[in-house]
Amino acid sequence: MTTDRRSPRPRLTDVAAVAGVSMKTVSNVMGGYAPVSEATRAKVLAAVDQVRYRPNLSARNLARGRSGVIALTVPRLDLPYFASLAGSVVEAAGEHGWFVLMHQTGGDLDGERRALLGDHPQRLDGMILSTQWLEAEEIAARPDPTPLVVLGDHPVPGPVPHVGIDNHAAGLAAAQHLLATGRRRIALIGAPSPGAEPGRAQGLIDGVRAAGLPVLPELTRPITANTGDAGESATARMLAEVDEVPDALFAVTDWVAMGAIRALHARGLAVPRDVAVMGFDDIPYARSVSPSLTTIAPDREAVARSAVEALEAQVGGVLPGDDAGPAAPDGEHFAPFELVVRESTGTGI
Amino acid sequence: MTTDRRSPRPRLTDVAAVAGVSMKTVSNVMGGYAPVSEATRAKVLAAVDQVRYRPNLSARNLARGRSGVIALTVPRLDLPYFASLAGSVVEAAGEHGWFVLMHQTGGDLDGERRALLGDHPQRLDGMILSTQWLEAEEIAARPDPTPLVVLGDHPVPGPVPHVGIDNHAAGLAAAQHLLATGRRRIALIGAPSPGAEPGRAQGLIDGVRAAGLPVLPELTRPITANTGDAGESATARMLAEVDEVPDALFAVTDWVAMGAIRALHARGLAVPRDVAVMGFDDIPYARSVSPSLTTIAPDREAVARSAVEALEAQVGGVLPGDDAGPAAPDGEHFAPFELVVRESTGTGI
DNA sequence: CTGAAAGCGCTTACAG
DNA sequence: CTGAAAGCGCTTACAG
Repeated sequence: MTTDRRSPRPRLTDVAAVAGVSMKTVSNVMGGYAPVSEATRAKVLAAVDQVRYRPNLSARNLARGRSGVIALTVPRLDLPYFASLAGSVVEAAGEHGWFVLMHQTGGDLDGERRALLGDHPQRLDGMILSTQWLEAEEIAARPDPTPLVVLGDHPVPGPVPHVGIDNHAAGLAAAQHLLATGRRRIALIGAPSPGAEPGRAQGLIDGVRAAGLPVLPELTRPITANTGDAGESATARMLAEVDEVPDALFAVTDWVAMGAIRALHARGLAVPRDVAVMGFDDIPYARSVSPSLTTIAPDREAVARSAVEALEAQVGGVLPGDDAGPAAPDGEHFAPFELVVRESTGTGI
Repeated sequence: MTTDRRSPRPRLTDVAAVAGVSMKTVSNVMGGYAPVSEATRAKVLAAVDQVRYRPNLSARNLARGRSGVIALTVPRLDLPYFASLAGSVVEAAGEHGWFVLMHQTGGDLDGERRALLGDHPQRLDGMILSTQWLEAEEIAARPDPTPLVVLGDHPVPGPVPHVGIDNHAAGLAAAQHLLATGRRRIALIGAPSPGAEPGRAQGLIDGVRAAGLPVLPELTRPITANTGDAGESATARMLAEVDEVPDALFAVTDWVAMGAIRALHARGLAVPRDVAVMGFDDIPYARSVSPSLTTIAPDREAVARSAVEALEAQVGGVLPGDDAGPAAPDGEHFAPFELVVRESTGTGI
């Protein structure tokens, strides 16, 4: 029983012949939405099994007038947060019959702009764009009519749906955790940019203020990129310039927190004894570094699912049964998050 | 100047009409390999630009008899090594006209086996399978005729091409580095499995022995998974059982090294003062942890390029000009690597 | 439900 | 090079 590499793949007509039904019936069973009786359905599925039929997606997509491909754009695929998000998007998209074309922006405005203008070499059914720098106006004004969903930390008011977690609420939760463990001088690495919507950094600030405590400007540092290097140098600069060292530090990402810890260690400060440190994202390494990182864990699968659903809503019903047509994009979608407490904010050491 | 979302996309015939040539000529310019005069070529490209034409890949693939899709299987996409490898594969595949369908095995034998048997919901032009556990015999005996390339740390003798770095040579380089910095009692977390081909762990052992030094069995520990947790517990167990602490530790991955450092710290040992630590992979966090990690950096882009080329060689010429036909798979492909020295093996602290 | 057929937008022999 | 046409394997109105 050898398998000939060159043997032609079974087609829909082969299945129809074996099952003794019409092509249309097979097509309906395979994915169309016309009602098929249970008996016929079973007969067709048995025939599919027998000849080992798999639909040719190129033909299906050609006939349906869609490409079957969406693009997913992230800053970099070697950032675990975006990598695992990409994994979840690939899964969620697959359940809607989509392949995912991966793109990387490099993490700067220029790369995001290029992705938005999307000079893709092929036609896309939609795009999911993870952005840190693009403004809502620029997103709204794009010339390309391809259905779009935006992911990222800041809400994007306007016609384009946005999926994210409630960063302000997460920042509040971080503040409450640090305050609950007795910390009072809280530093913030990755300050909110002026004029930005309230995000995780603003949430932290509001949470500290709500407890009647000040947020000292000299403990609040912006960074240019969410990398370990940027976190390390911003923290080192802060430590060099401040009179009294903070007793807690909130970094806007885990990677930034890892850099901050390097700077604290270089100054001879122990974590968490002298300074409690919190990150954000719950990357897989958060539990492996020394000390392990307390962090906020966004529900990546929920983000991915919402994003694909928001895209599907714009594309409109693909199947005959979905006769609702393209729905209006509907703004803001929030996914859940969780506070994960580990050693870096512990009181034990 | 509004863009109608519903306006029909330009087709090949539209380009042909504008350029005043035949469909076939346009097709040849777009990707066929029949010779076209420079003047005609320029006329066609101008027309493509004018009507903003993009080929419909579903139609092209249907006509060419390929799906335009290859599958890439990795343990997990949130492991930065595999994530950045995936990014490189996506790029390299794109240059050959392929989309990449991402799969994750979860990192166990069962997941790899399922990927190998490949019950994919669609037809694939090829598969790139990153494996840690599958044996060469099982890979060679697969029933599925889809062209396959295997990635991973152990060579796979047999008909299926394998791409990787020379792990044994990398292990030798690691040993030489540790010995050159004066270390003599070298521990190994992630021992070679019995009967396995010589890999990075065996390379380290051979390098130490070549210097006339013993490799102590009690300093050589296997682990069940290349995670931080596994590295931490294996290292902790070793430290608890050994009479004299090692002065260096080689971990088979950076993540394992991060766990090992946690265990060393828990025992009050300083890195690198008391114990030098080396990892493997050069994940982005290797430079952000404290202390930053000395490691081996495989050339991921070279791995990705070789893998896609090895796949292309099996699929055979897609374009009319490539009339060589499917080439015989040709075994082992090695990509370069680099030793990156950072703080964790430094002598400065 | 069936059957026969048009159409999706390409590629590619074929005759000129 | 051109022109006219078949074919890739689906989906889907159309008449029954």
